[in-house]
Amino acid sequence: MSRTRVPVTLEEHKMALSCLRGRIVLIDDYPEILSALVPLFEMEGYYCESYLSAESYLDYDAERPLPFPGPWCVLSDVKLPGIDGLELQRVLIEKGNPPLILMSGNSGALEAVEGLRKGAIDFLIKPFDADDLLSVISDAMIKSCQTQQEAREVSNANERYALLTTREAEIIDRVLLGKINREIAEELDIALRTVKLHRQHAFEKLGVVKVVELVKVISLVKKD
Amino acid sequence: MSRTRVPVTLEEHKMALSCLRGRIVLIDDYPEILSALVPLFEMEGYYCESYLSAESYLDYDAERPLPFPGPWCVLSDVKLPGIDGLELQRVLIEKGNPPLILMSGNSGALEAVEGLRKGAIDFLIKPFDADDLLSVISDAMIKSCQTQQEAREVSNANERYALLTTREAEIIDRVLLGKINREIAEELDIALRTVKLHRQHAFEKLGVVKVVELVKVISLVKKD
DNA sequence: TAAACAACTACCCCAAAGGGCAAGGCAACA
DNA sequence: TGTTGCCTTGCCCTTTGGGGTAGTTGTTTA
Repeated sequence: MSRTRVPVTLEEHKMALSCLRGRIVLIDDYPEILSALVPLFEMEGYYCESYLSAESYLDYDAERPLPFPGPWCVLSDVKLPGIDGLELQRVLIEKGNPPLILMSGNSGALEAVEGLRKGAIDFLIKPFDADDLLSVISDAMIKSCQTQQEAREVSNANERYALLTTREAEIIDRVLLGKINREIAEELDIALRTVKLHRQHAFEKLGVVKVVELVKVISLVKKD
Repeated sequence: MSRTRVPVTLEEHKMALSCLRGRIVLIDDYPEILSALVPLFEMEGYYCESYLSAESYLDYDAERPLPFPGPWCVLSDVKLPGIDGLELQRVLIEKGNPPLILMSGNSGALEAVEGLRKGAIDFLIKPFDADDLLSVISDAMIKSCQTQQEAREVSNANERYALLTTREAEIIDRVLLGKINREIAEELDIALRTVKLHRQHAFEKLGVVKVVELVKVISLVKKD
C-alpha cells in the first residue's frame, strides 16, 4: 500500500473540512438574509452556497458534473420571484429528494401545510431563533447522511441482484419463502444438485454466505 | 364447530357495519360544523361521534372499557376552548397515537407547522371541500388499519420473545448474526447438543421453523 | 419436601446443506 | 465453427441442523 501525498492549499483544506460537516444551499431573495445567515453557517463549520432565486441555484446545479457526495440540505424561502419554494420542492423531489427546510416571512398556513405534507423537514416562520435554525439544519444533515447511506446500500444490493440469472432468482425467491432445496427441486422439476448449484451461484453473486444475510440483502432490493 | 346465531336489532346491525368502515371522532366547538359533518360521514358509512370540546371526548374516552377495535381517526379543530387541538394531539400521542386530522378556521401557520411536525395526517384550512375531507379521512382510516395490524404483529412477536429464557435469547441472537451452532457452542463454552436444544426450544416458543421466519419475527421485536 | 423448570451433557440417528469433479444440451455470438 | 454462458445432472463426500433418549445439577415454587 502506498500513500500519495497530494499538495493542497489551505483554502482547499478548509473547504474539504466544511464539506465534511455538510453543505447548505441557501435560497432567499433578500440579500440581507443571505449576508446574515451565510456567516452564521460558516462559523458553524458548514459549507454554504447562497442564491437569490431558485432559478439561479437550479441553473448552477444543472451544469455541475456530479451530485454532492457528503451530507447536504436546502434552506429556502417559500416566497420567491419566479420559481417559489413549493415549486422548488417539486423539482428537488424529482432529483434525489434532499432534505429541504422551508421558511417564510408572512404566516402562510397553506404553504406550510403543503410544504410539510410533501416531506419538508421543517417550516420556519421568520423571525426565528438562530439556535432553532441550527438545530433544524443539524437534523437535516443527519437525515441526509442516513438517506445517502441507505441509498448506497440499496443500489449495491440492486446491482448484485441484477447479476442473477432468471433461474437463480427463482431459486432464491423460494429459499426466502423458507423452502428447502428438495421442495424447490420438486417444484421446478429439476434435480436437487441443480438447485444447490444455482443457490450457490446466487449466494456468491449476492456476496452472502448464510440465509440471514440473504434476507437482509433482498429486503433492500424488494422495497424501493 | 357450532355457529350460534345471536339475535340483533336492525340498529345494532347498522352500527356494526359503520364500525367496520371506521369510526370518526369529530371535535369542534361550533355546533353548526358538527351538524354539517356528522350526516356527511354517516352518509359515507362511517360511525361518527361528535364533541363540542376536547375535554368532553377525553372524559368519555377515559370511562370506556376497551379501545375501539376497528379503524378510526380523530378530526379536530385546532382552536378550542380549554384543551386545544395541539394539546389534544399530545394526549393522543400518549395513548396509542391514532391518526389525527387537524382543521382551523383562521390560517394559523404556527399551529399548522407544529401539528404536522408532530405527526398529524393533515391540516385542513376552513372552508374546505367535502371531497378533500373525505379523501383525507379515507387515508386516515387506511393508516389506522395498517397501524393496528402492525401493532398486533409486534405485540404478538414481543409476547413470544418474552417467553425465551436468557440462554435461549443469547443463542438466537447469535443465530441471527449468522453463526453456526458449533461456533455458538465454542463462544458460550457449552456442548453442541445444548446449543441445539436451546435453539430448538426458542424456535418452538417463537413459533418458527426456519431461519427466514426467525428473522421476520425478531425484526418486529427489535425495532419499536 | 416434592415438583417444576432451567441449564447442561453424552450417545446416536437421519435429513439437509454445501460443494468438488466430471460432463451433456442448447442458444447466442464472433 | 469454436467459444461462451446458462441450465442441467449424477456421484460422492463432509459438515451442519434437527432431534430422540436418558441422565445430571441447581434453583425456585407450591
